[in-house]
Amino acid sequence: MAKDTKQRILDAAERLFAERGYAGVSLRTIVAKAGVNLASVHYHYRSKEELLKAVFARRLEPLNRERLAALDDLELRLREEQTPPVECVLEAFLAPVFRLAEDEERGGPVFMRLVGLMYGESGDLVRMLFMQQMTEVAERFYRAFARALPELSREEIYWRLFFMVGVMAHTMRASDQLQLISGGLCKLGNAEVMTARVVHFLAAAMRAPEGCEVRG
Amino acid sequence: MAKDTKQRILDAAERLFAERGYAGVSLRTIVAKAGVNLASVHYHYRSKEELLKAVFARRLEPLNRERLAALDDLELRLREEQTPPVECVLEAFLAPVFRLAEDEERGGPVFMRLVGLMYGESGDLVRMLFMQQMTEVAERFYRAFARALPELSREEIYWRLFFMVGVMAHTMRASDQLQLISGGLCKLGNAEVMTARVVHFLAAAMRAPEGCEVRG
DNA sequence: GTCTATAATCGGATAGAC
DNA sequence: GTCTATCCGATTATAGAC
Repeated sequence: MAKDTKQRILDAAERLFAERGYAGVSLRTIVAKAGVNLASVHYHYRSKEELLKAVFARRLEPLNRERLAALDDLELRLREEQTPPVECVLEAFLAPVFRLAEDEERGGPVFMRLVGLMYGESGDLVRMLFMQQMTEVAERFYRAFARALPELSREEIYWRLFFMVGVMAHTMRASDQLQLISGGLCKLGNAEVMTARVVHFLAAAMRAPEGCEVRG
Repeated sequence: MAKDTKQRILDAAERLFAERGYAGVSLRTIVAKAGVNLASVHYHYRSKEELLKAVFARRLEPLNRERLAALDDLELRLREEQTPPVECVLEAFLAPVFRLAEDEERGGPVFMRLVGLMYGESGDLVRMLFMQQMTEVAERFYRAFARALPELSREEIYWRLFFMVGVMAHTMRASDQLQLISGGLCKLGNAEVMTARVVHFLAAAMRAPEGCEVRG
């Protein structure tokens, strides 16, 4: 009937970490929510830190596999010399996140905030964990964007990818706030709608010619 | 010689909150860094929570005053019917942040991470504190952007402002990470350089025509 | 206003019975 | 695998001397 202890802990921890951050949640809060015993956390995971790693790994690994698969897919559809539309590269990176975010089976909306949290948490633990998981993905997507935007310098591409991540992370973390601020006007859409909205916004920015300053 | 206790606490708290988040820092760590006694925190501020509020207020109030002043300034320079260049509105919002960020007297680089933290911290405390401080600013800037981009719908403007905040917050919080990832290629510039970079990127995105979806 | 001392609680982790 | 009971350090907060 009930899911097994190990998974109940993972689910509760994910929810709570997403809501309050790593340092903001105690193991005791987690086991209370999970309806399990305190000692079981140390039995199944070795420590609070290892539990956090498990929480991240469960979502991040399939997510990044999806991203890389989408990129493989895109690159297969292109001839050697063609430059991919930047929208497609953006979509390969962003669509898997939004799809996961609406998949209740695999974490649903909770996962959105967890991703946002990963970029936001200031502790070394989370930052290193994240860097580790993302290096391969970052490398592959850097090359894809460099190919899609051949007129941009290396430095400029890095900066723009960085800004892209900022938009994604903020959307993951706080788009419910926008709903409030806008008085309900802005609602979260499904994965397709959200992806299209963000891709459209970012594509225009990514395509901007380099280095022209405008004065009013 | 030494600054007074109250301020020493505030300075230390700001630094530590910026580095590790609210829950990640204990009062004992703060007083150790400040070189003051534990009890003095409770004397000068009533609790850890009140201390956090004081930390935010010290920076946020002048920051938002500067933003509104920059906007006033811009609007004075325009005739009634003119639409301001979106770059100028972006600059009014963003330049004060980057200027504060390089002003050692008023918090310096520490302040950057503190701002990023505000948007990132998931606890209700920080979020409510922030919403409270930002409502007037949000209202004023919404109107300015609506004027600068008259062809966009209300909903679209809200979304784009939201994405803009994401870029800003991420830059505040994590641009040191970019320096690492890029192998030192991307360095943090001074306020002018950073503002120009972000404004340039965002202006292109803000100006994108509404609702056209692109397929590859 | 600043200190010492301490209260009262909460934190992660573990031992050992079942 | 799961539980109770407990260790023990850290935490916020306060009382009361100076």
